[in-house]
Amino acid sequence: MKKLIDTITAIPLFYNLPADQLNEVTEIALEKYYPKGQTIFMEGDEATGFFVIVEGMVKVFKVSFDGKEQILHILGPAEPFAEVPVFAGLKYPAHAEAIQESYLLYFPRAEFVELIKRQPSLAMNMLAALSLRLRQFAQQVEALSLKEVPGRLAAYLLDLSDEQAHGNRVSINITKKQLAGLLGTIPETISRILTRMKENNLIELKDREVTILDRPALVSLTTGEKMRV
Amino acid sequence: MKKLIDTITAIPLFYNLPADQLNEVTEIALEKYYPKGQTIFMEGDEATGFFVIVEGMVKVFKVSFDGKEQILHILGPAEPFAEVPVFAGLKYPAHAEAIQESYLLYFPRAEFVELIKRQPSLAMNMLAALSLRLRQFAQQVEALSLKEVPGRLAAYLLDLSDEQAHGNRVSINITKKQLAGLLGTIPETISRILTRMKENNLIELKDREVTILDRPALVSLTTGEKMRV
DNA sequence: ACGGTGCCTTGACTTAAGTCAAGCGGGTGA
DNA sequence: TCACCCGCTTGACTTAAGTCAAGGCACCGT
Repeated sequence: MKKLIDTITAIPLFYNLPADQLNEVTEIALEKYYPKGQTIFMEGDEATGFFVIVEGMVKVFKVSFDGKEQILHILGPAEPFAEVPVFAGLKYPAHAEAIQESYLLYFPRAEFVELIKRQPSLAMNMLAALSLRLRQFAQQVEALSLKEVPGRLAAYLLDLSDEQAHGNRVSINITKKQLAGLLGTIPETISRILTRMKENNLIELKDREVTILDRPALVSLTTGEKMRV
Repeated sequence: MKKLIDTITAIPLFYNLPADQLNEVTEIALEKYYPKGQTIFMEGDEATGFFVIVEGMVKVFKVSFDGKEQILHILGPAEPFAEVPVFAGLKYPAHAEAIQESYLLYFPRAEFVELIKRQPSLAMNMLAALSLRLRQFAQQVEALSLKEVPGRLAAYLLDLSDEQAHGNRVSINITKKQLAGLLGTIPETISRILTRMKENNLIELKDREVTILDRPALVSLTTGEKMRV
């Protein structure tokens, strides 16, 4: 494993910090391990700090009365989560679970707040991180309310394609159930719509490997066009 | 009109600031006026600052390809909006329009960022404000995805009831169209569901005045119970 | 090797909520 | 004053997506 300070230096939240401040950040960080499937916290739990992912993958989600999950974020390495209760409300607003074996850093609230008060760059980085997340939420609300499932799925595939930058090949690295939870639907619907996209020659599909065949058609789905058939 | 400094002192975003900092805040603020119905900014516009409402009411919203609106927030006096592009992205992520005649304060980005870098209390207040909004978004996503319209409407009425603190009398101070936009549905559906709530003796209804008759039943709607008939 | 479990797909059916259309009443500007 | 628009309601109909059920496949540990 890399030195803790190197890991921390590579986290966007800690970019542009002077060396002494990076050291302070490193000093308050605790390393934590969660096997796949383990709960990290539950909605309503008293929050005493927040997390940054070093390695692994975490889902943050809400659960309905009858057990359906809506995933708010899926997070990977270098991404922070559960910052909200550090600054407002004191309780976790959602559940979090490791969906892969994960190594996290944990930053205790009180110490971190002290740091942030003394270090404007850190405050600005945190403001930027929260702002980015607000933007994502605004998009998620828009998608859930104004787009149909094919549109949301197309948007997801196009995002992945940007992110992965493997041309038109995209690999969905989560289960269909998780994808459904993220897009506000159910696995059956995901399945059916991917099949329809394949039949309409918008994509090629082989397990979790997708090849985008007709990017303009996918884009027009995201903007509200209906899929024929 | 009250002195600007008094107005600013009463805004939560500026609580706990030393007097000299309040003065600095006051110095960079610009007063703006928007008649009812006027656009404040459009999604994608270059953002040069953010706003706080002094008087009036503003909706922040997204629009679908076919013109349907999803309202992200409805904001009233002392509430800030459009902080996101101050810290990330530089463009407004949604549209904003005055839905009542409104007096706003405008804070130019560059000056405000300078202030915040020098003043930890201001940074902490802003972090708290963004965190609060993230919480609200998480709830909105949850509602849109996991609750049916009766549940969302019941939650809205119960929230209003807390907010207004007039016992069981609640007055809906926006149009049904706006309410529909906020809850991710359409006016017809709002109308029908309010009627069903009335028929089931959950509420009394007279124009925009609602009396809550069966609070437990409304609460159980918010947690997923179905409304009979 | 085998039983179980999780992941995924497909089909038949149901349902919540959207669309379209009509109509009413109040307020406003020409 | 009248015509128009807006906000709201109600009815008939459509539709996207959810539910329920069955079956296949691959991987796991016993």
